[in-house]
Amino acid sequence: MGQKRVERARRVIQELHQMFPDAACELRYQSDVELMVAIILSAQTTDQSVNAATPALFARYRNLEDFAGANPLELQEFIRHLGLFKTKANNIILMAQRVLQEYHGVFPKDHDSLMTLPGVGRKTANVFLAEYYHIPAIAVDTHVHRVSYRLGLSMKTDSPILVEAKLMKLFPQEEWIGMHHKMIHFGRYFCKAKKPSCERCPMQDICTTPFPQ
DNA sequence: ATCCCGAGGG
DNA sequence: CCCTCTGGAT
Repeated sequence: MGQKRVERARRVIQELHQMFPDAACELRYQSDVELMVAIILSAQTTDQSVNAATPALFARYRNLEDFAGANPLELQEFIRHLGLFKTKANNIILMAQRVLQEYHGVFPKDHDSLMTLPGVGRKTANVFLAEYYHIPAIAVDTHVHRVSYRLGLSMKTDSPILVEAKLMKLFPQEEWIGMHHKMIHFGRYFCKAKKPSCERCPMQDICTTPFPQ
């Protein structure tokens, strides 16, 4: 039974490599601060919306010092249409202040330190570690969570951290970062929450929740 | 468990 | 109208 999940995992790796050979982070950024801000902004919204807002935002605030000294009300206007804008604005400012004061302007390279930053939880920390420092990690967001249980790699009721642990056991470490992005793409364009494109899916035979379930 | 919260799709 | 979108803090 544990063996069966390992076989599923191998199959998922094989199929997703075929489907999305070039899957990568779609957030646009040019520095560590810009990446962290973009990830914080991406909560409960699409990366497309984030990328629409960040050019003006990054032109106005160019580094950690600018974000740390930002006026909350002014920053809010740049991100208002992303939702959760008050929380995100405050978290970005507090995050920048903490990185400057406690880490001398250098983002830490471990989850525990990153997760002490305002607005940075496990998912955000993992995305940052994987994308900026290329440290193997699997960020479990809404897409990864849904795709994992539909493909039988985890349970629907599993917490994000449990799904993360299961996927780390099922996937070889060198696949972690790539599979994270491929599962995101699969969830976004095929295995969608509402109206999944099961007809186009090459993994119907291992799916635990075929449409319309 | 609940709140924060706007935009887009069905 | 309701659900979903790369969540986190209380």
